[in-house]
Amino acid sequence: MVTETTDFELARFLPYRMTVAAERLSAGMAKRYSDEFGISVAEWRILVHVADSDAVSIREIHQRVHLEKSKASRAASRLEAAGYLSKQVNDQDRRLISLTLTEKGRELMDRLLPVARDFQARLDALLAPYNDALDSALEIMMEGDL
Amino acid sequence: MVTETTDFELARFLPYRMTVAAERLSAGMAKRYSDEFGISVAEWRILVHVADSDAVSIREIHQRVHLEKSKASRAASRLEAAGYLSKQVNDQDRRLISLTLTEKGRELMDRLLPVARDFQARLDALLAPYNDALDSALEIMMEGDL
DNA sequence: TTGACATCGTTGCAAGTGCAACAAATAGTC
DNA sequence: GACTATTTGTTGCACTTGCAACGATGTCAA
Repeated sequence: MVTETTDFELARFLPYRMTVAAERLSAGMAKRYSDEFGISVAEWRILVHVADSDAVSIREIHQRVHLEKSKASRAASRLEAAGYLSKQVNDQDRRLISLTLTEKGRELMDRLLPVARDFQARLDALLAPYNDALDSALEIMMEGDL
Repeated sequence: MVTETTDFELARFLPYRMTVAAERLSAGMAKRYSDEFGISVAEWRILVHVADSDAVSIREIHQRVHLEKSKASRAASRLEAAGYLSKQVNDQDRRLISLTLTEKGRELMDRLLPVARDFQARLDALLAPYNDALDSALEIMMEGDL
């Protein structure tokens, strides 16, 4: 019986390590706001994108922040229901939707963005010696030909 | 009206980048086998763990490969239903379950493990200049005090 | 032994997910 | 203009997920 040697270490398998690390970072971020504001990751991404380029369509979100379009659609609906976002049809192209922050949404971002910046600063400090290499590695993982 | 400056770039936010990169790596791996074998990430983790230390409990999987215990439980049930795994109660402690690879499961791993090793080798090559730094950074992200 | 407590794996439930199908709107071609 | 093809956002569906609750089993002290 010729069986594969089974000495494969999941702990050294990059897809695994990346997933675990990413989950930990997201949890670290969520911990800093989730109790206060009930925002999911998908909702957070939409909010950020709408915040700095208002009148955004679902399609744009889908393309720019790596969200399935149905996921983007439903997250946007939740945000609208919660009063953070306003949806209206685009007059130039009535297939499109314009997402805009409401006043309440703007207030939310006024409190959320500093938290995100602080967290990013904390990570930058923690990872200081490796930041450049990490940047390059991430670039390859996100864009490279795997 | 004093509004937060909204110049926050999601594309530079590490939790976001890590998540996207991790998803891409997992997709890259899945692409190399998913058509052939219908294995999910959770199932893959369990298989690897059972493969190199047989007679594993759900609790052990939960602790060692970062899976929710209900997720581990259900993934293990699926693997059992598919004939890759065998479940039996531990006689020393009848709360525990012993998961073991079936012959079919061993054959699956004989084909899956080389794929994983190849993929890891490809990633190592692609990331060669940054591997050490990436290792250190991942260590911090997974264990550090965020 | 008995009773209180802890641990393990499973399951009910509500919510979220991915995919394909869909209607509405637009673009392109003749 | 009329016809076809494409694009956009939503939704139906089956499946997955996370959490809490549960029964079964084990532990420990009195």
